[in-house]
Amino acid sequence: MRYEGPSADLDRTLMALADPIRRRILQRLAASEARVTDVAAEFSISLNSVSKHIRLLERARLIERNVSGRDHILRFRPEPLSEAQQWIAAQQSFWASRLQAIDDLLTAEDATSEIRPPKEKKRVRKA
Amino acid sequence: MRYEGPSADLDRTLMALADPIRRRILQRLAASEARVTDVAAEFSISLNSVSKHIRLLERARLIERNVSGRDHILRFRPEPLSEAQQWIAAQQSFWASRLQAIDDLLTAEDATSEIRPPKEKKRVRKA
DNA sequence: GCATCATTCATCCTTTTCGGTGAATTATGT
DNA sequence: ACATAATTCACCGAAAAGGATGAATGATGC
Repeated sequence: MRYEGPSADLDRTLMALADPIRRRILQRLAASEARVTDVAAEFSISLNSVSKHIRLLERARLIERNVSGRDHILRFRPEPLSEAQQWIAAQQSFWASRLQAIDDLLTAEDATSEIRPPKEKKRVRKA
Repeated sequence: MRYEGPSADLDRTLMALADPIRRRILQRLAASEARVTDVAAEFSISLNSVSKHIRLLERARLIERNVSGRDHILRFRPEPLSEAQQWIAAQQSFWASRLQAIDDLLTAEDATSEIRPPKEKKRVRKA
């Protein structure tokens, strides 16, 4: 029983991106649309295997399928990438803001200690 | 035998981010550093399980370990996130540039077809 | 010495992923 | 009718991931 977080979407997106072959398929489809058979041929894996990858990418809505006759035309959908990118950016900026907070704290300390700043007094070990 | 792409780093990063628990651990560590025991307690999973997650995150260099006495202080390292972000951005911009190219093409066509544009002549089916 | 933090190793379990095969099925193009 | 595109189903197998447990080890704090 795997814990399902609040955003199953992000889960599916990152799961789909985690596999190198799926990333290559995505890159291929970003260049131009293609049929399932084309993808299978270009990556020399069985049609059955491709179907599974396609299914995962489709579930993550990173691929759109357009049935045209007997061909299934696969198109790249970049939309879900935004959420992944935003999550990553959020962690980075969160971390950056923490650094800023620490910096502010130190600056404030420096400002307070205008009357003789006791440098090298951080991390005192048994003073 | 899994295919190892040209960037095993990106692989490890996205693999690490693919799991929701690891993402929560990362978020937690982005807020402030913590010990292994702390993480285990806060997410109520066994110390053994946490170790494995930490190992994966460490292998992806998303976490830095700093042994201080008997405590292992875990710190968030945002650096590897850049590569992941860049890959995603590349796909998005690649796709956007394709759209732009198509747009340019259509505009060029329109400009050329100033002398009577034969609309609906694409995808001719047995004329 | 003893408790604590953390790792590692050895198991075990279940589930998932990734790959394949083979056969059946549906729909379509020719 | 026949070939093609693609799916699905039923398998198989190997590997990895996630979780747990228990025991041992090492380093450290008290």
